[in-house]
Amino acid sequence: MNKTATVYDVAAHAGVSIATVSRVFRRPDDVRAITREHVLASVLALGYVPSASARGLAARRTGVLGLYFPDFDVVDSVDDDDFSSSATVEVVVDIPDSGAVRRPNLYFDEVLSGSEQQAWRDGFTLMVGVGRGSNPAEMVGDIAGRVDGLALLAGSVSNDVLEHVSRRIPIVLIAGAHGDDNYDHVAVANAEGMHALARHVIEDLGVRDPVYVSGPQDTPDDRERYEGFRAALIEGGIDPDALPVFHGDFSRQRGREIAAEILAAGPPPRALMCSNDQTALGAMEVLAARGIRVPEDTIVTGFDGIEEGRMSTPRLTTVQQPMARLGRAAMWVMRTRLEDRTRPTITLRLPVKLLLRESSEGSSAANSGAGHARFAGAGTVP
Amino acid sequence: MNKTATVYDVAAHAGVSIATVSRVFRRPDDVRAITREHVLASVLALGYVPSASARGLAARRTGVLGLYFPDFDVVDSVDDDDFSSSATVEVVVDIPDSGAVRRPNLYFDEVLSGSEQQAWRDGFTLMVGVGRGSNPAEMVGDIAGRVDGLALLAGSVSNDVLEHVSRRIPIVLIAGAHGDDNYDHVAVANAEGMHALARHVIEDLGVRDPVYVSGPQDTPDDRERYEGFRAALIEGGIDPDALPVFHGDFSRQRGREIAAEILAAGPPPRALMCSNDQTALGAMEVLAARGIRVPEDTIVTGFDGIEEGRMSTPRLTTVQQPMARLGRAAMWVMRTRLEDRTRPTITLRLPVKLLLRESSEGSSAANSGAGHARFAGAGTVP
DNA sequence: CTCCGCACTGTATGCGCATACACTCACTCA
DNA sequence: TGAGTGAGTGTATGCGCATACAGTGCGGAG
Repeated sequence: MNKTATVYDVAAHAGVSIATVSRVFRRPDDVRAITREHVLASVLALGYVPSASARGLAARRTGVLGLYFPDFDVVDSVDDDDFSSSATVEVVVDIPDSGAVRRPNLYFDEVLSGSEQQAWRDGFTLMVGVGRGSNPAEMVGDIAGRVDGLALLAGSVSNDVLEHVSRRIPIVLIAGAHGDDNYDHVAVANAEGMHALARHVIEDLGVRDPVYVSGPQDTPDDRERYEGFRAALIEGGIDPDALPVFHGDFSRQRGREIAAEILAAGPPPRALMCSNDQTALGAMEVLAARGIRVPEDTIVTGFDGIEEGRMSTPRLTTVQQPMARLGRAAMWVMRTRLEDRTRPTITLRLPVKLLLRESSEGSSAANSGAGHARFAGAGTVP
Repeated sequence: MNKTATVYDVAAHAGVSIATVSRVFRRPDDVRAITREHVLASVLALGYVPSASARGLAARRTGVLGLYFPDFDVVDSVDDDDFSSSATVEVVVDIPDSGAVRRPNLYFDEVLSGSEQQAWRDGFTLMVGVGRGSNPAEMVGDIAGRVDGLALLAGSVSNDVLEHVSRRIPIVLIAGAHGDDNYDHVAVANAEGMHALARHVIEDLGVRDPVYVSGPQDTPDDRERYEGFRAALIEGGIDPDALPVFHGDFSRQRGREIAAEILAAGPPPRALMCSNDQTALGAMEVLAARGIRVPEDTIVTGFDGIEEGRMSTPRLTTVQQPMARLGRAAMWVMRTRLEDRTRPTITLRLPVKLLLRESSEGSSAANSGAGHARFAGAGTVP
């Protein structure tokens, strides 16, 4: 195991030229069967693995797609471990509300999963970067040098950086506001989804004064959802500016805090519409603790469609966004872009699902349908 | 935006040689401040991003670490999308038991998260591969050519493949049985954890005939856990072979099925010890549906420490394994190995936490401790 | 004033592979 | 029998960068 084998070693061992060795990997049909077998035998014998660096350099493409996300939940940051202690078992009597949610950012997990799947299907490998506190520009630049195309969450790096790397490779923005720029975009129908949900609460459930809990102010996702909410209010003849809005940050903890604030200020609202599921779940915890019934006293809704909302009591009415599909779409767009650099900007807007469950309906309604009943309702924001 | 800029372009633009451009990136202190600024200005002007392929080739290292997992839950496999339909909102009345768990494999998510974090901290980028149905050997070989080191789940590819790629780069096996091979290993204390849990059930709770539900037969994790279980029985003077064992597959659905089988065969057992949380949660669903109280009638335990077990009713007693830390450990080992290729094989065994919750204790016991009470118990398998 | 050393920069080369192009042989067909 | 053909293989070169080594110019010491 002295030195790693190269094409030259394999060629010498098999008694052929390096071109033939290369062809065995890249265009096997161009090589006679017997020759190919000889080469492959040498490959096995020498433990040869082609260097992607060399291949990438020669072929002018790496075969890698990149995915970059900023780190929302820095929660998880850990000091240096040395991993040298010997293993044992620690016994903990775990009381009910101990500990925080361990992986708040399953949004990223889902997108990543979809991305990985689609990338590989298209013949690419995936490289991931999650922006730590450190300089995101540095990390994005680093990744940009390694890949044929890069997808990143909108707003995760400055426009300068984006413009810079986009001169080298195509960029796809995930979940951003579409199109006053020249990048390709993939997003979900945030506005339409929240609009449909709000319309349901207002018209079908007859709530004229829903309370809204927003997410981080600077994210396009939050902005779009709120716009959908406002549009539904206006359509229902309600003045949006007359209703209270609480500013959250997509976290569960903030949901708890806001619910407590609301309850401290007066009677529970008829409906609490949260800009994401985590916040809604946090709010539901507090409501339950105060003896307020959901949905009889207060209707609660979320947005995202995370698994926990399906396990909660009551189960959370929400808008399910196709997160894995978002990742797949991003990679698909990238591939499409790589195949034709000149085509006009691509903007995908993936459909969402309004999931009506007990936190808004009462269990009787939810059980009335057999399986997935589809309603006609398809919301559009004017 | 005709052609991507190279060192030559930057050098010409800045009026220096390519060596100076290279140095600005690799060893900035060796370049005079004024010169450096000129170069950086040209970099900005030309949109230059260094090619990792060329750098990797010249430097003989890529700066990338790889992580490969097989795909347990092929559930998610999706046919080709074309993503060309226009967006709307679909409304679904979502009945309680509809749909499967969307992301069963959060084990991978956690490991990935930890890996990414540690890799970046050590100055590496992370490349991920998730084995689809297709040939894992091919994928592993592909990744092996792109990275300086590769961590993969034990048993995910054949020993032949492992041996082949290990001639090029160092390999770290995750969660495998330790060491009759020459690879570095990181794992959690599976046996010790299950041993401690079983001892608790047998000695502290006085159950002499716990029923065990295993996972997939061929995984080292499952094997080690079962060994820990058996060891505790033997220490307690119980004959392991006299007790029934049900064979699961780590899935929730299988947990449901097995619980149904058990109940169909006779009275509920005093304790049901499952080899992972998903299976335990599935079993609890069925027990609840049949009116069997947990833990009064039947104690249920899991293994993993997933978030859902903290949200269930009752909350699940389990052994929490540090999944993210496992990923960090894998990358740490890799870095250590890369720094010294000659050192003896590294084997890490990360400690686990026994979380005693209501599915085994009754709520009074769990509430008695304030915060995290640590017990002395630290199990070791003989 | 000369020589030396230091700080900085340029020149030349190789990293391992893909591929355009040239070449060698059967082999076919006129 | 000769030219033509195509399958298969070899030769030569460049991809973009890092870096060993060789300058270059300057100030200070002798």
